[in-house]
Amino acid sequence: MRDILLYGVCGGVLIVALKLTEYRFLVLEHSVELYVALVAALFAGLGIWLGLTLTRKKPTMIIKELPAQAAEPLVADETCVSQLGITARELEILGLIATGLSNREIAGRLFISENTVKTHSSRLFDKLGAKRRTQAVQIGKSARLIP
Amino acid sequence: MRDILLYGVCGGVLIVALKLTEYRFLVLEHSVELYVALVAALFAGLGIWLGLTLTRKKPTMIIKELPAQAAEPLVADETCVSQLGITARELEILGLIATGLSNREIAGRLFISENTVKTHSSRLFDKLGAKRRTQAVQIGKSARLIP
DNA sequence: TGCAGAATCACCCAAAAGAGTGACGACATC
DNA sequence: GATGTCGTCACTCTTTTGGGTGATTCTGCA
Repeated sequence: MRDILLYGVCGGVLIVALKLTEYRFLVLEHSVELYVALVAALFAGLGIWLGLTLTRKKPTMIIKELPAQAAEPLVADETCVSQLGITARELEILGLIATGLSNREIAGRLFISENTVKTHSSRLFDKLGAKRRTQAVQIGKSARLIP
Repeated sequence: MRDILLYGVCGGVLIVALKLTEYRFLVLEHSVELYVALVAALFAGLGIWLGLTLTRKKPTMIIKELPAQAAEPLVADETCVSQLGITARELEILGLIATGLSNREIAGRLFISENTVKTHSSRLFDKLGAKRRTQAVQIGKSARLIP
């Protein structure tokens, strides 16, 4: 939600900037080449930033078949973890969620605040693309993040 | 879902900007502005493409479902089911809970009311001795009620 | 035929979970 | 020293979940 507003505001700002530079161009008679180059560089930078931002934590998922139970909870682990940018703390909390603990119980077990657990789980759900903790557990099991 | 809205907003902003410049071009006969807008859009696209391409070093995320599961989910099933008195409908709902669905989604899938799903899940949790649905899923998996 | 179990649904209420934002300190990195 | 990441915590707000009660309908079975 914040990102949408952010991008909308950025787009509006850029449009305004564009008109402003157009106005300046008409008034001050800058050279066309300089103006075009500025706009091109500006939008190129915008595009790069946009692309980087949009794809930073949302990698495209490709469903891939793996043969069978090789019983390796650490091999695909690090792959997926580095892929999605899941931290060790978030993975730890995912494991505790999978055992059926509530946020308060997790907080008591890890000696941290319940709000912290919520923050971790929120970011974890965002990275996993899950809306509920049960879904996060399901995705985590599918991705072999948790045994 | 958020990304879709994101791209929609960005695309809309770009289109609006483009049409604005086109309109001005048609009215005021300013071919420079159209040219600039085209260059801007072009470089924005180029920047997005660059950002996407340069960071696409690891695009595939592995999600797998174990296909070689020769185990039978019906042997220990009936034992525990008859033991705990879990009905078929409750077991069905347990399976849907384990996939990460919410009560509302389960209700929509089974064409029943959300209240009914809550009633079933409540009785199910009572029979399983679970306090949360994640715990119910964990217990159900341990008891081989669900694969 | 009546009865038990089941499935269904509604209502209220409290607790838990989740979204969003903002902030701070530690730590590594450039 | 600036920057970025991570872990931590707090706050408000909405949604979801779960408990509890009561009711209706539809079965299968005694």
